[in-house]
Amino acid sequence: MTIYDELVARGLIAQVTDEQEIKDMVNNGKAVFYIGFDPTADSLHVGHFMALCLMKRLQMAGNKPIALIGGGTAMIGDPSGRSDMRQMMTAETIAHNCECFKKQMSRFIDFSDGKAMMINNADWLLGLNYVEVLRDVGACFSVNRMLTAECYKQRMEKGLSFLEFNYMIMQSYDFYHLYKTYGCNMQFGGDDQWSNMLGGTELIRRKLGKDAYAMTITLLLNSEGKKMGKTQSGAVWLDPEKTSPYDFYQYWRNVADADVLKCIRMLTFLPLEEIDKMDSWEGAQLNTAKEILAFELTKLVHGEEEAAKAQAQARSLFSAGGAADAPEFVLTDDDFTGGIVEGQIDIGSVMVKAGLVKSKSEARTAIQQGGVTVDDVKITDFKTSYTKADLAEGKLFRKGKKTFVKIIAK
RNA sequence: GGGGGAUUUCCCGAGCGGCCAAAGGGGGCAGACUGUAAAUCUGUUGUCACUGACUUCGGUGGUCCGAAUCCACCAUCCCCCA
Repeated sequence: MTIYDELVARGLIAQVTDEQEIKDMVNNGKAVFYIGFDPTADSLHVGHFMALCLMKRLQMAGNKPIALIGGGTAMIGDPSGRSDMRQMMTAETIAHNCECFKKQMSRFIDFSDGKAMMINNADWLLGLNYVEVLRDVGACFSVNRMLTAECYKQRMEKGLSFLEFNYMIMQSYDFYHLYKTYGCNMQFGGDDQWSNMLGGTELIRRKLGKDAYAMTITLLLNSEGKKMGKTQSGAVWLDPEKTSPYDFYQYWRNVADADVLKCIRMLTFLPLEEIDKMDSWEGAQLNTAKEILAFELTKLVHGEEEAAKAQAQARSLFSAGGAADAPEFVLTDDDFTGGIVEGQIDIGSVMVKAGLVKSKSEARTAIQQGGVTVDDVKITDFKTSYTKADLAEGKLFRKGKKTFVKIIAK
C-alpha cells in the first residue's frame, strides 16, 4: 500500500489541490512540505500531534518535512485573542516556546543530517517593509476573492479586523518564501487552514508561474462534532509537566465508544489490517480498544516505559484497592500548621492542595453528595481532619469514580 | 465624523431600586444505572471558619436608608448613516 493510500484509508486527508500530482510526489518521496505551528504556548498539544504524525509518516516515506514555527505570524495573530496571546508576543517567550516545540518535535521527527528542517517565519516576516510588500504581493490578492473565503465568511458576522484579514497574506507569503528558498512544493495544515493555504499556492503561481500544492488534514472531531484534545481544564498537552502521562493515558482511555476506532486509525501507527479487525468489536469489548488507543498514544508521546506505567496504574486503580499505584501528592509540615486545629489539616484543604477540587466549597459538595472516599471508606463529615501521623503511611483519596490521589505526609 | 444598541456569574441568556449570589439553558462536578462508554434520572455548580458572613453583575465616581437595576464620565464591542 502506498503512503498516500494509507493516509486516505486512515481518514487523514480532508482536501487536496491536485490529487494525482500529490499522490505521485508523496509516494515517490519528491515532496518538500511544510506545516506551520504558531508558538502560542510552551507546549504542543494534541492538535499539533496529528500534524506531527503526518510529518513522520511522510518523512518515513522519503519526503522532506519543514516544521515552520510561526514566530512572525504569532505576532500578528488574532487581536481579540486570549490573554495568553499577549504574553506570547515577547521575543523571549517566543524563543522559549520555539525551544519547547523543537524539543518535543524531535521525539517524532528526525532532524538529523538535514532530513528535516525547522525554521521560524519571524526571520523573514518581521523585517518586511509595508510598502514593498504591498507592491510585491498585495497586487496578487483580490479582496473580493478573499472575502468569499470560508475562513473569513464565518467572521464576517462577528466582525473582522484588518489585522486578522492580513493573516492569509502572511501565510501565503510564507509559502512563497519557502518555495523560493527551500524548494518547498507542498503545504499541509488543519482543514481550517484551507483557504490560507490556497492563498499560498495562488501567490506562487502568480509570482513565479509555478505549481505548488496543498493538502489539509481532517480535524479530529468527536462524535458530537467538537474538537478533541480539549478538557474543561484546557488542552491535553504533550509536555508531561503540563499533562502527566497518567492523565494523558486516561484522556484516551475515556473517549466515547463512537470515537475509538477513528482515533486509533488516525493517530496510531498500528497496521491497518490490525485496526480493521477491531472494527467488529462492540460493547464492553471496546474497552480493550480504548486501552490499545491510550497505550499506543502514550507510548508515542511519552515513551514505552511511561505508557506501561500509566496503564498499570489505571488498571490497578480501577480494579480493586491498588493504592500503591496512584499518583502521589506529598504534604509537608507547613500544611499542618495554621489550620483550624493546629497540627491537623482538614479534608477540604487536603483535597484542594492535591488538586482534587478547585475550592473547599467544591470539596464540601463532593463530600455531602457521597463522592469522596479515603482508603475506600466514604467520608460523610466535612470536618474530618488528619494529623501528620495519620497520613505518614499514605492514604488513597478518591473523588468520584475516576480521580485518585495518594496523600503522604513527610 | 453623526445616530442607535450592547457589556450579568465557565458559556449563552433573564433580571421590577429592596424578597438577588442573581431565572432558564448549556457545560462542569457528584449520585443511581453501567463497561473508566453513551443515553437517562437525581442532586449540585461565587468564596469562606456555611442554618451565617463576605465578595461579585465592563471601569470610576455619584444619587439613595438601600443599586446588577437610576445619573455622570471613561473603556470595549456591534449596527445604521458618512
